[in-house]
Amino acid sequence: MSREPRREQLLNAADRVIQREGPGASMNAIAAEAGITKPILYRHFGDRNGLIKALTDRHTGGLLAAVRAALAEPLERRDRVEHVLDTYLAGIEARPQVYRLLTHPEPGDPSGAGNALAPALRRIAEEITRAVQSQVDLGADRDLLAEAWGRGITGMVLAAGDWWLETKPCSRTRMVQALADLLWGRLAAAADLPTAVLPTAPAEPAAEPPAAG
Amino acid sequence: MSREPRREQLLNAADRVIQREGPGASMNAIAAEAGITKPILYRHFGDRNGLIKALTDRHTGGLLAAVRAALAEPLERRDRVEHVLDTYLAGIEARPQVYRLLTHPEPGDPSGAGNALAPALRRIAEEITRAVQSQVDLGADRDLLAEAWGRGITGMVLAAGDWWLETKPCSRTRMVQALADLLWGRLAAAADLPTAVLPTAPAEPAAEPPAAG
DNA sequence: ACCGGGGTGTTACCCCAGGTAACATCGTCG
DNA sequence: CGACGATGTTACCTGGGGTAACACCCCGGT
Repeated sequence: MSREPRREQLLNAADRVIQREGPGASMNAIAAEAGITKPILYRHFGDRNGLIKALTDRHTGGLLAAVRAALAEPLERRDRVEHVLDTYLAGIEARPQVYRLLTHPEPGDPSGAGNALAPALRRIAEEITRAVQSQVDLGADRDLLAEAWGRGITGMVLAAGDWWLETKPCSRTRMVQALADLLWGRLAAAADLPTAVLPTAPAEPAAEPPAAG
Repeated sequence: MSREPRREQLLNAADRVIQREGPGASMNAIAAEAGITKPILYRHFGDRNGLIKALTDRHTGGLLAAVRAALAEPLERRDRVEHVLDTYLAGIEARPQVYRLLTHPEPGDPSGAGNALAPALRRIAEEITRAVQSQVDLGADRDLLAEAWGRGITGMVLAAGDWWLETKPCSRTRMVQALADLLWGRLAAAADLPTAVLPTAPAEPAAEPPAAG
C-alpha cells in the first residue's frame, strides 16, 4: 500500500477521534483509534501541527468553496450577504466538531500566536476582502476598508455563530436576518429609546498593574 | 505577611513574565520570576486556570470599566460607538501582551471549550447587549437582536483589532472610522462597482470526510 | 535464490509542563 | 511554650509531544 491511501486512513481515524473528543485529542488517542502507535503518525505528518494542518486542509476546501460560491452568487447585495451568512451557519451547524477544529484549532504553534482568526477563517476573511474590493465601490479607502471589513465580518460571524450554535436561541434564518440587519446599519437607523438613562452598575475603580508598556 | 499582599506580589511576577513571554508562560517560569517554586503558586491559585483567572480578573476591570463608561457617554449614537471602538483599540494598543492574555487565554480548560469569546470579552459583549437593549428601539426582536449583536460586534472588533494591532495598516482613528462605517451600513449603501465580474479562482472541488454528524 | 529498499509496525525511551506529597522553617498569638 | 498559619523546600507522579532503535513484509532487480 503506497503512502497516500494510508495517509487517508489515518486522517479518517483522526477525524473520528476529533469528532468524538473535540480538538485537543491526544496523538495517542488518534493512533489508538487508527489501531496503531504514535511513531507512525509522526512518520506521516511530522508533528501534531502537521496532522492538524492536513486535517484542516481537508475540510477547509468545502467551507471555503461554499463561501466563495455564495459570494459570487448573482443576487441583490443583501440577498448575497444573507446567502453567505447562511452558508457559514449551515456549515458549522452540520458538523460542529469539525468546524470547531477549523475555527478554534488549539494554538499549539506559538509562532503566529495572538491571532483571533484561525487559518481557515483567515482565508475566508481574504475571500470576503476580495469580494468587497471587486464588487463594491468604496472610493479611495477601498483597500483599507475591504481588509478591515473582511476581518471584522469574519470575526463577527465567528463569535455570533459560536453563540448561536451553543444556545440555539432562534432558527438559522432568523439569525441570518439578525446579522444582516447589523451589517445593514439597523443599529444606526433605529430610534433612541425614550428612557435613555442607564441603570448599569456604577463602574468599579479597577486596579492597575505595576509594570506596563 | 498575610495572604493578600503575597498574592499581589505573585500576580505582579506573573504579569511581568507574561508581558515578556506572552500567555502560555510556564508555571515554573512564573515561580522563578517570583523567586520561589511551583507549589507556592499552586497553594495560592489552585491550578493554572486559577492563576490565569486571577490575572485576567485584575486586568478585566480596567478594560470593562472603560468600555462601560464609553457606552454610557452622552453623545450622538455614532460618536458614542466610535468612542467605544476607540476605547477598545486604545486598550489593546497600550498593553498588547496583557490584552492578548485577556482575549486569547490559551484554552486549557476543556469544559466550556469552543467559545470564540474569552471570559473578558464575553463580559464586554454582555455590556454591549445591555446598552443596546436599554438605548435602542428595536421593536419585538430587541432581546434576540441585542444578544446577537453584542456577540457579533465584540467578535468583529476582536478580529479586526487583532489584525490592526499586528499590521498597523493605519492610524487608530482611521480604523475606528472603518469599523463604525461598517456598523453604519456603508457596505449596504455603497454603489456596485461597474466591473462586477469576479476573477477569483475557479473553486476547487474539495474532498469530503467519511463520517459526518 | 538472494538481497536491498520502502513501506509496515513495535517497544522503550526522552523532555517538559501541570500538579502533588511530604517535610522543614519562621513568626505570632494564646 | 505550643499551636497555628503562613513561608518555603525537594522529590516525585502523570500525561502528552516527540524520537531512536529495532523488526517485519513484500516486491522488484540481479
